Amino acid sequence: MSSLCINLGAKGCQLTTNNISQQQSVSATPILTLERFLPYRLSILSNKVSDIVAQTYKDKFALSITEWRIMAVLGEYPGISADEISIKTQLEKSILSRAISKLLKRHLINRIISADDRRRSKIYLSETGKPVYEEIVPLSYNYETQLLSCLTASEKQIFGDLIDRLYNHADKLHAEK
Amino acid sequence: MSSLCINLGAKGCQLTTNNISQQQSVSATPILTLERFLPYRLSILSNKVSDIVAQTYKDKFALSITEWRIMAVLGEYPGISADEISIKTQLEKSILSRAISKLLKRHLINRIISADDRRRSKIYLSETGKPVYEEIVPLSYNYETQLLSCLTASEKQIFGDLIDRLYNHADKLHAEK
DNA sequence: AACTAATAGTTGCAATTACAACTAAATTAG
DNA sequence: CTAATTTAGTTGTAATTGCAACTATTAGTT
Repeated sequence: MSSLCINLGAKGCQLTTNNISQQQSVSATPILTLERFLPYRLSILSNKVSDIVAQTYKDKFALSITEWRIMAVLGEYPGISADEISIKTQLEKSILSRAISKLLKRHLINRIISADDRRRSKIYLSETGKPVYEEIVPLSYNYETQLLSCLTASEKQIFGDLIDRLYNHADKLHAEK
Repeated sequence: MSSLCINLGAKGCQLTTNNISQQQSVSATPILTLERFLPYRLSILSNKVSDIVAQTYKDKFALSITEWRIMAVLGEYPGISADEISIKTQLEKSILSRAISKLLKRHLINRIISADDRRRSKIYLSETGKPVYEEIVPLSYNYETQLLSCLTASEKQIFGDLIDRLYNHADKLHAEK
């Protein structure tokens, strides 16, 4: 959101106009170069990308990322339950519950209680919600295409693969503990 | 934080035990496959990685990601100002201000007003903070190494390059508007 | 059937966040 | 030198988050 410059492994954009910022080790411990630290770089990139996409539908439809993700899943899987949405979007169930309430209030989605399991409900994009969905989808794809236009086809492929592998590996690491 | 399974382009982990979740297009608009949408995948990976790292120092030192990032920058650039920290960490200045207060209260950092510019201050890891920093740095590097151990040396290189390129490209796209 | 455990979803609450308004000091312009 | 502008940092406040406690329903056990 802020337009701050950041040294993401960067040439240029140095801050060394005074002698305060000179990098210097505090001790025998190797210093941690935050700007080279992968979890940090990932988070910075991800935030920037998300913020830009979010702007697209925040301005036009007053939808948050959370709300948009719910609608995206509903476009993909109409009639899904809140619980299934939570699995697909990685959203915490209380956050999801409140976001769903909000979307219901705005009549962008409909909800009916499942006949076979009355704890569950089936959620759908409403007649109001569908056109919103249909307008945002191409915008999103368009942004993704633009973003990825700086990579070749094979680089795109590789980047996607590496993300998947890292995700699965992180998942395993986490489970081990 | 949650241990939910997610289909990140995944084999296995399907949700199709009932007929609700079958993917079906709602209209002529192409559906947006969230699980293949790059901004989404980046965000999921980034959150998972950050959460795992965060656990490391949350359990042991009760530090949040924000607080840890500040300390990381201070280990790298002792005597830096809050403003410079904000540029390096991408943290909003109000968040930074409150996090710094908290770290001061816990005596993990020191602050002295800059002689030449009395709006600015110089911030340092304190004698209490340094050992904390020195204990966390290897933990962080260790996690990063473990995480990246599923990639070959050249894949690591490529992944890092692609992140940088995407970041710079996203930055340009954003500025254009 | 009766009791226990698990699941779907909601709500309360404390902590965190984001934005704007503010104070104070330094810089620039006339 | 004085007034206007910019910059560093703090604080108020409303909205959002994350966790735990809760209700309601279903599934599993004996």
